[in-house]
Amino acid sequence: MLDIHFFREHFDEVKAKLATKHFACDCDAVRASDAKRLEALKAFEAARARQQAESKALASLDKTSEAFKETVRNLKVLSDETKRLEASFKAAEAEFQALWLTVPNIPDASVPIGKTSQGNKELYQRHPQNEDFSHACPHYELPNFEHGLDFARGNKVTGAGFPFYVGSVARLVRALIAFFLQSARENGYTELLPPLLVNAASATATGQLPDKEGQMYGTGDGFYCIPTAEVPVTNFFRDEIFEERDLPKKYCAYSACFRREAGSWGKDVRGLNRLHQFDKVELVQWVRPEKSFEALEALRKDAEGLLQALELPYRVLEICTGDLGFPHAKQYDLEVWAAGQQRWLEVSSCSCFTDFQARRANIRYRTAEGTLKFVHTLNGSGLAVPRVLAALLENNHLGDGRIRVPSVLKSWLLEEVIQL
RNA sequence: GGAGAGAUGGCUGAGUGGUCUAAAGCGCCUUCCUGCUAAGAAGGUAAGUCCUCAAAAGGGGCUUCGAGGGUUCAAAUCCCUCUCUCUCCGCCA
Repeated sequence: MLDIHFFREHFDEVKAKLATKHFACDCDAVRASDAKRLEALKAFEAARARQQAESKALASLDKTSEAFKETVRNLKVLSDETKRLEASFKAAEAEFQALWLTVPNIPDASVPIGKTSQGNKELYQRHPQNEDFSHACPHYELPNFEHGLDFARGNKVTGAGFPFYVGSVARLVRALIAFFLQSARENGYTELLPPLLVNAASATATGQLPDKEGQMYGTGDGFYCIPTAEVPVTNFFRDEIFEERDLPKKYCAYSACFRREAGSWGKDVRGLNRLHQFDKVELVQWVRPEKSFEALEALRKDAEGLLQALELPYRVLEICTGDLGFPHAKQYDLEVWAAGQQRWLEVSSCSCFTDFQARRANIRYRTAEGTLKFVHTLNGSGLAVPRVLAALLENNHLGDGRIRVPSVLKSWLLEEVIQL
C-alpha cells in the first residue's frame, strides 16, 4: 500500500499517476473515506480519554460512598457514549481499509505512459553468435513431441495445462532448475525451498489479494496454491526489522507455480506456452530505498545472464504504465525468441515494488540513525522453465527430432543432444 | 486424531478486576569512573496512530499482553470462540 500521508499531501499528483494504470481505483472515494475515518477516530479517542480519566479518579474512592455510586452512574453514560463512537470509528476504518487495499502502487516517473501492452517499449535484443534456426519448428509439432511432453495423460490425471515431462525432457527441466539455482547462488542469492501453500495474509502482503484472487487456486480452508515463489519468499521476512548494515538481502527459490489463467484461450495456450502448473526460479531482494532502482538493473542483468548462457535470443521490454502490475512501480520483461512459432515468449518479469509490498508486509529496517523505515522489495524470474524449454526445443532442433543441449547445462545433463 | 500445559516487551519472566504508567533480571545505548581490559556507578531503552509545531526536537491523547468476541463504570487478569506452540499417546513419508 501507499503512504497515506503522501496520498493526502500529493493527492492530485497521485490521482493523475494512478490513472495511467489500468486498475479501477476511486481516489476521491478513498480521500473522503480517509477524512471520515479520521474524524471518527478523534471523536472516539477524546471520549475514551475522558472515560479513563474519570475511571482513574473512581479507583481512589471508597466503594461504599455516595460519591463512588454517583461517579459510576456518570461513567455508565460515558462508557455507552465511548462504545457508540468506537463502533462508528471501527466501521469507518474497515470501510477505509477495504478501499485502501484497492489502490495500486504509483508508477515510477521513468515508466513510459501507455494504455496496453502495445505501449511497452523494446529496449534491445540480444542474439547469440552463429544463430541458426534452419530446422526450427514449433515445439508442439516436433516429431515424437508427445514422448517427452505427455499432455494427454496429464489431461487424464489432472486436467488441461498439467503435462507430464517424460524421460530426457524431465531431466532437461531438472537441469534447467539446477542451473538457474546455481547461477543465483553465484550472484549472491541464498536459496530457499518454500511452502507451496500460503495463507491469506501472505497473499495480501504481496498484492495477490484482493486484486487477483480469481487467478489463484484455493484449497477451500484458507490456503492458496502459490502463483509464484515471490509470495512465500517475500513473506519470509514479514513483520521483521533488519539492521541497515544487513541490507541488501538477496534470496532465491525454486517452486512449482499454480495459476488458473482464467480468460486465457486460443493460440497462445498451445503446448508449453501457458500452463496451470509450471516450474520457476524466483529472485527476491530487500534493499535500502535509495538503492532500489539500481538493484532492479542488476537483478535484470542476473536474469539476462541466464538467457545468454543458454545461448537463447531474447529482448528486453520496459513495461508501460497501462500494463504495469498492481504493486509494481517499474517492470522489465524478458522475452525469449521461439523460432519455431516465430514469436516472443515472456520468461521473466523483473520488478521494483518500492515500499508498496514492504508496507503491506510490514518489513522495515533500522537506519544508522536508529529510525525505522520500510525497505524496498524487488523480484524477478530467473527463469520460468516451460517457455525456456519451448525455445530450446524449437531453436535447437537439429531437424530429425534431436535437440542440442546448451553446453552450460553439462554439469547436470550428460547428453549433448536429447532425443524425444 | 486423543489428553494435558501454555502464548506478556529484543530475550527470560512476574503479574487472578482499579495505584499496570506491565515488576525483576538479561541484552542494548549514553554518560561517569578506572593505565588498558575486566569490574563498577547513574540514566535511558517497544511499535503504531492522532493532535500540537513552519519543520525538527519536545509534549500530549489513543491502541497494542497470540487473534476475535463478550461480561463490567473499569480486563494482561473473568467468560466464549479461534489460531499457534510445547509434552505425552495414536497414526504416518
